[in-house]
Amino acid sequence: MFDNKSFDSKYNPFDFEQKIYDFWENNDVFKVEINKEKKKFVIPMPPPNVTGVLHMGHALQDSIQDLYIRYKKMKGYNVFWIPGKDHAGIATQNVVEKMLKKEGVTKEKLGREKFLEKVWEVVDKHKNHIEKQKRYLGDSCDWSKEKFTLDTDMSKAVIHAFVELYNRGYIFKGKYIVNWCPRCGTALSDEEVESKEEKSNLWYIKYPIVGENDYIIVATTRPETMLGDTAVAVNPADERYKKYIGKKALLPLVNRQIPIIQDGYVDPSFGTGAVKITPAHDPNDYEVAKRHDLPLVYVIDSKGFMTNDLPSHFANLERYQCREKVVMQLKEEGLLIKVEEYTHAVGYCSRCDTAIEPMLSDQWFVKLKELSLEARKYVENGTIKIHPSRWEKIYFDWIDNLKDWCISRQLWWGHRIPVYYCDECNEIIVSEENVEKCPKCKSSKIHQDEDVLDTWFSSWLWPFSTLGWPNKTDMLDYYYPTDLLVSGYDILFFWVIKMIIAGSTFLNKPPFYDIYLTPLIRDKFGRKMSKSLGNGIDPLDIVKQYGADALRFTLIYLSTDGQDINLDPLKFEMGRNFANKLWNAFRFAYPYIEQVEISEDEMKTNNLTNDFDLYDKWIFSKLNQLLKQLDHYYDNYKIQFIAQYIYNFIWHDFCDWYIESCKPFLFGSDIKLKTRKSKMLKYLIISILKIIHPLMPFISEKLYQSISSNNGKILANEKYPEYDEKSIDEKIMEDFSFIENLITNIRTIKAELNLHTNKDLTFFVKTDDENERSLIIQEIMIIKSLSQISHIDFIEKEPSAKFSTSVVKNSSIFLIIEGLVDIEKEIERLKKEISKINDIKEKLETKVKSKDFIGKAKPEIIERTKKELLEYKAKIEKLEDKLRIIEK
RNA sequence: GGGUGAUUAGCUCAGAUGGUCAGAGCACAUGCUUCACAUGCAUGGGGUCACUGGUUCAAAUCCAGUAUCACCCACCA
Repeated sequence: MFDNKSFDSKYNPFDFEQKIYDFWENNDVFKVEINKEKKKFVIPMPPPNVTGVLHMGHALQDSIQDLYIRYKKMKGYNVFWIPGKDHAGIATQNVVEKMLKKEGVTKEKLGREKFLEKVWEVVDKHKNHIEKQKRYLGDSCDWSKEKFTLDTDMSKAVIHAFVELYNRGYIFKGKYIVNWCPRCGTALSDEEVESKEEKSNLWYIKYPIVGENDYIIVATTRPETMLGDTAVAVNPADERYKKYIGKKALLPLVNRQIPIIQDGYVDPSFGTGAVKITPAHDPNDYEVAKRHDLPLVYVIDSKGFMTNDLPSHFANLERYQCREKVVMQLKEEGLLIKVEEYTHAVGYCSRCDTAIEPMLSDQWFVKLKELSLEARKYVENGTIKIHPSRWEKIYFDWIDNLKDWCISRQLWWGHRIPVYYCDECNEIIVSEENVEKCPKCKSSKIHQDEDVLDTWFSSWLWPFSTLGWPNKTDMLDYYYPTDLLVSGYDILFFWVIKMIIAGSTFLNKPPFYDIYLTPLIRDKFGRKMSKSLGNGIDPLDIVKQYGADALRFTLIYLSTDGQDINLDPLKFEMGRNFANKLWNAFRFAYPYIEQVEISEDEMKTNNLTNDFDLYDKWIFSKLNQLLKQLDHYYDNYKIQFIAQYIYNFIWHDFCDWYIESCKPFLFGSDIKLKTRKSKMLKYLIISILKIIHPLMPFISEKLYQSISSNNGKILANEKYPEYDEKSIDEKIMEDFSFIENLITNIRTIKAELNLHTNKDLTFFVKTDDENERSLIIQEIMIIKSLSQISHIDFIEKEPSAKFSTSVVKNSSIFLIIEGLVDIEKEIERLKKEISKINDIKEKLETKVKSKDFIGKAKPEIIERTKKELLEYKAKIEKLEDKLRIIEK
């Protein structure tokens, strides 16, 4: 299936990416199996909405998760990336309701059972959609292990969790003012409400005092709710209103007499200091009403319309229309004193963007606060680490301010609440099994609670329900706790915290040890990506345009600790160009590496080092240094550095310097040298493919499969290279940097004197440093080749002819330019360089002259600074000497 | 009202414990169709590290304050 000849062609990821994925699957590369001999590494995949489509956030999170899964697998771990999907209660129900609406049907018309059939139909159709998309990204999941939050076993876990919490006293039913979405027709948790700043008004309304020619003025942001007022409240300490307390106000428009009461909740400095109390439609007012035993008057129904028992001109109006009408009529009656512009926060349903209506209703709650103590400790004592760590503070803030969690939803799509009511004796039965008979009165007139559970009530169990909990399975035993959770920080509160609470509550263990919170992806202007703005970038479009490897690499490269990613699609060019670079490096090396074999033994660093020259030793040092750094960055979740360091190594160290240094040998006639360089190339290419594989799995596997001696071996199953501290040789790297500087200096002189193309130049070197001299002699062929000159000769004295010059460490290089270029140009160039170095020199000088510095800085810093100063001084001296000579 | 983050080259952003940290990519300029790559190679220009104080021998980095921006949380009607 792999055409080796394709290396005559350009990098074209579309030719092979999906073939490679099939290749992995056909070879069971992703297969998950318990193996107690091996250490495990588990990531529970945040389950995407079953009817959803892949967005950039998924692409980023999956790239990171796959990065770790593939890396750990190559490091010898038995990995499990638990795949799954979420039934997403409200979201999915909304999708289906919208579809039905197009057909002119409502869910009420269909009835619960038929409606659910319809939802399942839609879900089944969508079911594999996201999974397919994730295959394009290269996600290394065992898809046969996929779970769905409404699967039978998952449902059992949910029901079990509910019953257990109920029995332990952490679940209760109660009448409270909850966030109600009139469009979705259900209660929501606090987290599902998004508050938005909104410009509105503060209306000041006169409420006449009964039996007196006086009135009290209240201020409100929601005039329509006045129809449901049952009191006016003032602060007990407010002198202005003392005289009204105990009296009654006549509620305008409906002419109801309501008491004027005092309550500490009222802030005298806000508005008029007098508050209308609408207990049925405001959480604070409700609390006030409870304290004062006030009646509740409902005026808004569950659809957001006014109730029909109101005066006819208000009855059945939509709430905002009613507001206008109320304001109008108040104006007509002269009761509206003033209207003030006022900005305040209004809650919106995060699913459908409808304004939330606080509603009094019967709902089920979880006492989260009491359950969260252990969860707090996990992070406190480092059992769970959050990366980046600043989120830990935010985690504590949240956990310390948890409120009761409203878990009942007035929906049909979801896990039905396992609570049964006896119609005869009103007994409440909470049971994991279906209840047919009342255990108390034996009646069979039983009905189950109509509501379903919040989606998050199933997903908070995800890290263990997917492993078989509440059964004691081998999976659970082996894989739990999982190791890493990768998620956008936006659901830290919805989900991550709740999972930790669930883990501690049901299993007495954390659900995972590390949490990596990814940045959010925004458009290039920093705006959220959304359908309505049309500024979303579809990851699959990027895959089609640049390839999955480019997408993955770029996203990881951009995933920094600091902030959200403002994504310009052009950035993917970087990943694509890099993949192209790798492809072409391979293309170059291919014929050579095909001609040599390297044994397993030789593959071990130590055994390749025998005949190494400077470049070999240097690239080896760099490779091992890279491996060491990568391990560190993987361990510390500094993933942008993983991409960055690999990029620099492959592009600059390997391609720009090592491969270029090999060319004279590869093109030369010395078979022995050619063979050694070929072996080196083979070794390095194979190492590079392994290193890059977790980031760019497709191209690396494709190239790996193209090496004929790898027949049968699959890169995804290979072992990751381990670094060897002994191979990191500082002296070698210093020597190399001398040669590198020498070459760069020659190139610079050539470029600045417009001699780019002139290859027939002789450079002279004057040095009294023996090490540098011998390095030059040793590497002369490569120096000439990389700097494109014809000769290098040593001299004892500065040349007598006019020259261009540069200082490299302890050596000086010269190019005779008399007759070649304008001398003035060289003088200018030299002066510029001298002044540059002089600036640095002066800085160092003042430092070294400072008594404080000498007295207080660490000795090694002083020493280093002094040494630097000497170097710069010497360099300047040399350059100035030369300047004098030329200027003569 | 509380909190978090940001402010570094024309643009987008890195800068781990204060001293080789002033960087990358893109853009720009010059020269290269050199035998892997023009999705490329070589060379270069470009920054008072938001501002003001402070700590320190030494600050982009630590502290305090100011300004601007972004996000999160919060029942003041």
